Amino acid sequence: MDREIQNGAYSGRVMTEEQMEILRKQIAVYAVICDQLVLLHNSLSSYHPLSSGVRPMVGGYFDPMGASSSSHRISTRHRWTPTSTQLQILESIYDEGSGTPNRRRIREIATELSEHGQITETNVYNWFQNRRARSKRKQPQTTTANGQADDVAVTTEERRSCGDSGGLESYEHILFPSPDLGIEHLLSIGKFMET
Amino acid sequence: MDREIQNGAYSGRVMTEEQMEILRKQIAVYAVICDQLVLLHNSLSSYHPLSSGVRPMVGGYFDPMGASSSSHRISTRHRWTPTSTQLQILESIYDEGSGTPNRRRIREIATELSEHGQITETNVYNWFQNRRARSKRKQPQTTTANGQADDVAVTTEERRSCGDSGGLESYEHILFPSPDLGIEHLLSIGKFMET
DNA sequence: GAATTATGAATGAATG
DNA sequence: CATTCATTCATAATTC
Repeated sequence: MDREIQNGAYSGRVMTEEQMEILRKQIAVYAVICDQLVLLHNSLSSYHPLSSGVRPMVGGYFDPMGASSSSHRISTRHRWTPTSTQLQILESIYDEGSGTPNRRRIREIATELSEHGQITETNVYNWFQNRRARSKRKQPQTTTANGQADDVAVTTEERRSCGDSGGLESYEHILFPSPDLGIEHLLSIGKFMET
Repeated sequence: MDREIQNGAYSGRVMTEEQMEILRKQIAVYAVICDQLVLLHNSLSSYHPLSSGVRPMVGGYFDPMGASSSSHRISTRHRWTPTSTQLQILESIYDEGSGTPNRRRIREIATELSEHGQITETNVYNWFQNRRARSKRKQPQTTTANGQADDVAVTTEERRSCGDSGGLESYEHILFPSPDLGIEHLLSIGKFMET
């Protein structure tokens, strides 16, 4: 039950670049969504323009590019990709058979690998997760020599009482909205913003 | 193509607490605005045959099996996926700080959420479990200072925005939309609000 | 440079 | 509650 302070050396309350990246994305995404929705609405119903207070400071306060505010470009770096050195080390550690690295071990590895390129503990964690899952999936295929085999699995899922609930329902709220909503509701958001 | 490796991990580029606060607000605001815009749009355009005149989901999202597996995949999506509305509600409940919901509370929540899509109590239970565990992992929370300050400092509902980050990844395909905006865009938006 | 593959990341559920 | 597993999604990398 020991609580580890991970790398607790960051001074005070600041964000890492990674965190900034996430926030940047979120803001940009929301801005774009709002923009698109406004345009869509206007194009479908030639009626009151909604664009009044809807799109505040997209590039205003926090413009990482410093470039044109009309461009929604954000974020150049997305997904971590291990350098070859990092990969080698990871593979060798994995081959050591030390099973699942615990939190402390993860931290060690991350620290070591950070010598060879940018990396976070989460990256390491994910890498091992994926590595394990993948190697597990590859193995059972070799043993199935009998023609029957086909694809297996799928059996364990039936029990859940969820039923279907596919991805389609995500459109539900779009296609079948609740009817009672007025423009004033939207406008009231505006002042929530200025607090 | 060479990519430089910036070993100097957190060199520069950090945000002050104040700036974080602003960003949080922005994100929260955008979240609300988007939601309201969707609802508003739908209520205003409910006479438009949105779902009939135009071929929906041409926006490309809903093709999980098109290119990958040409075989069966009778589907029955196995795992529950919260709708955007459900997610928002869950998040807001989570943010209320009412710690671990007991059985009764879970039941209430499940009932409420079932208005917005298929859901079971188990789903709700799992969601809270995961939410708690992952927010703990995601926010290393410096723990630098003495005792207080940290956790109680953040006052209101904007705290939620930091932990999320999840489904908002795939924004790129709508960053530069074609001038003639169609329903496809809205649908594709719905996609990653849901994911 | 579009299509395909490989893989990092997110997350619902299971296990202890 | 802490970890782990299984599945899926998005995208970097690769192929044609």
